[in-house]
Amino acid sequence: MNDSSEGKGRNAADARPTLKTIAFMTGLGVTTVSRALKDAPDISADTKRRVQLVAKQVGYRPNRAGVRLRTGKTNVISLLLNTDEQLMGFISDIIYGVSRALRGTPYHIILTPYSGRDDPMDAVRYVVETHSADGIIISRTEPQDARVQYMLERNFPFATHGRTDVVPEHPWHDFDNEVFARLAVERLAREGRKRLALLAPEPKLSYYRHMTDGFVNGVAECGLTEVPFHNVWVDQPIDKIRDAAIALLKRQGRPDGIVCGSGASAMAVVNALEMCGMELGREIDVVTKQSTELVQMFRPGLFVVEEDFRLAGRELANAVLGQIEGRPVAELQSLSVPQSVRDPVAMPPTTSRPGAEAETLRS
Amino acid sequence: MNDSSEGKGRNAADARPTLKTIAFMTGLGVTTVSRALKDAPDISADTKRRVQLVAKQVGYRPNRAGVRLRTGKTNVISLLLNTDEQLMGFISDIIYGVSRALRGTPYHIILTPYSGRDDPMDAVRYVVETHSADGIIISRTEPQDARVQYMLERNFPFATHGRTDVVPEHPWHDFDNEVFARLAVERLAREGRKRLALLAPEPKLSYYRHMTDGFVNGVAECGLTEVPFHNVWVDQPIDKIRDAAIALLKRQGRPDGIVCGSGASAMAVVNALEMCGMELGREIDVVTKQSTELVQMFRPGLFVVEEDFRLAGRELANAVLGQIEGRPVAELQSLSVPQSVRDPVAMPPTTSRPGAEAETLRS
DNA sequence: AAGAAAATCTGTAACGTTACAGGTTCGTTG
DNA sequence: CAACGAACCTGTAACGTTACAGATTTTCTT
Repeated sequence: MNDSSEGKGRNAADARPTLKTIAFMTGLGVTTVSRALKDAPDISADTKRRVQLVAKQVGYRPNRAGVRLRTGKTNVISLLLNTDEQLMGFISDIIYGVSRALRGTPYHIILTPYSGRDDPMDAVRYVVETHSADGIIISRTEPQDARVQYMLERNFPFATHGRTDVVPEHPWHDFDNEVFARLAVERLAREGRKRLALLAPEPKLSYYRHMTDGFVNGVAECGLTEVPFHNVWVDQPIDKIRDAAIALLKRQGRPDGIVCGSGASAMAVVNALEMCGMELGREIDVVTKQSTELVQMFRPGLFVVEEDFRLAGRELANAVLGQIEGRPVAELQSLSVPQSVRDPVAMPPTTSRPGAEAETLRS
Repeated sequence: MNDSSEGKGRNAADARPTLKTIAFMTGLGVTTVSRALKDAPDISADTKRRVQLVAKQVGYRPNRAGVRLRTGKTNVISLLLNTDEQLMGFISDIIYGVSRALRGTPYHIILTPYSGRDDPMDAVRYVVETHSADGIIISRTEPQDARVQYMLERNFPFATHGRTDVVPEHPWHDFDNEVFARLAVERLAREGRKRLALLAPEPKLSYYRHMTDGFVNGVAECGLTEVPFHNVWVDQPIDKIRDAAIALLKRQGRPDGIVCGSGASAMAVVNALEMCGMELGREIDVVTKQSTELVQMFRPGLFVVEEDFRLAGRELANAVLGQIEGRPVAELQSLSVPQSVRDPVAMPPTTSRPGAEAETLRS
């Protein structure tokens, strides 16, 4: 045992206990205590039990700075957020999901926000270079995403919300926007609509392709016509979308069905069509994604497909953790496939309507 | 100078530079470099310039774990979030505001989420005990908030979103819900409404008092009648609010004006009144807060008062930082007072309508 | 010119943790 | 009974930083 220890004015009572405190209390060496707490094989079962008991009693918690300095492990997952989109509730749902998945693990969530004006690479570079997290979650994924390439090259654990074409494979979670668009088109066809427009995501993003593919194929297979609506995207400012929608609806050969890639944009579109004197469900139908009840509450006549961002958060968190643990990539990719389009609510809507959930597949 | 240094396989090229790296490059001691970088008075101007130049050149960034271990400073602000409310976009706005205020400082934002089922004290205790942040931002403040008391006792820097009655004073930011409710009532009175109901926050929260005071006083001064609507709160599930509103509207002596304490709840209320066959602006008027354009887009007939959560985030962040720096508490309290009720938008609404902003006062 | 006082710089130790390279004890083997 | 090995424990050093208590040199005082 080392000489005196625990004599330096600071008492066991006041500051938080460290390994040294426990070592002193048990009469063991600091190293032994450290190893006992992590269940190392060269410590006797008896000692382990003793140490763990004392540790629990005094409420020992490893000092994160100590661990981090020594091992480089931060026990932090960084969520990279573009803070100036039209994100509505959906960020908080992802956060909820991530934090749920991280509960019970030693991981913390740290936000690394970047504004749309900055290069998104800067945020990634910052986290990787300063190693301020053990893993990163990014969204707004592009087919050839520079951030993905950067992290792959450096072997830095991450998961993307959305797929990429980058090789080698990496962990991701995605909502199947191709199926969404196809379901939407089929539904509009069944409602007798002929001329459809799609309000798609920003073209550089990965899911632009998915959604437009689903839409275009659906339109072709159902023998319908596409009305071009290409000058505006779902994550643009709400009034810009509305103005573009008004222009669309005033043009010759306006659509009688619109598929909207996000709930907020659907509200803008509906707003626009009402300003043009059209009635939802009469001259025109709109299908959209919804992540909160509010969308359907907005106009009961909307057709909606559920997208669960809390699930996305959970899947993304588990994907990063999985990669940190070194699990094979194939297990860390999941796709959430929407099953159906919810019926518009009748004027007195049922409080909960079952059976319109999405199903999550693992590749 | 110490013997060899920088010889241990790891080269200046590969890993990130530390003080030792710069010490080696400049031929100075590690201590000198450390002091030079923080502009200490006992280092010559010449040396400081030299060291700072080299540090910038090699892209030196202090190792957070090292600093934290040595000084106890984490350079982290923790945002405590109740993750299972009906929070809508407003969380992301606060986050945006906080991260904006923290940009350019060495501070990171870390989220410490807790579910409504947990004791909110646990999250606070965790952060304070493990010292996982230098400051905390909390919301859902109560008049005698146990968390506030706890942090005050321990001298832990924090700011609250909402005021308390706790002494001594502490940093806070708040939206003036009393003025909001009064403005709302006055506006409804001017519209000729007589029987008003208030959809208030949860009674245990601080701003319940503010809002109900403003409402009750306004109703009295304008010579109107209050219709009780006390069994439901703004942050309850959306369908619960709707059901309660339906019950309210089916009762004898139903209100002809409703003041809603949040945008999401106003949507539920409007939904309810439409399900009861009432028309907004005809049999009844609704005033609500809005933090995004979406609320007014929901039904153009809504009267809205703007609440700026991004501003709140900025003010809160600055308040915590101020307390960490030891600035006097009086400077760290701010109240955002709404100026007016926005007019309902005409059917083709103007894209931007000026003059309905809030004004921030410092006490 | 001796001594005092600035002006600069530096080594040591410590924050809490863990990897590593030993120690010690005790039972077993030849 | 010496040698060996298993079982269990421990001290040292290091991660990067900064407080502290000197060192060294230069400049000023008298």
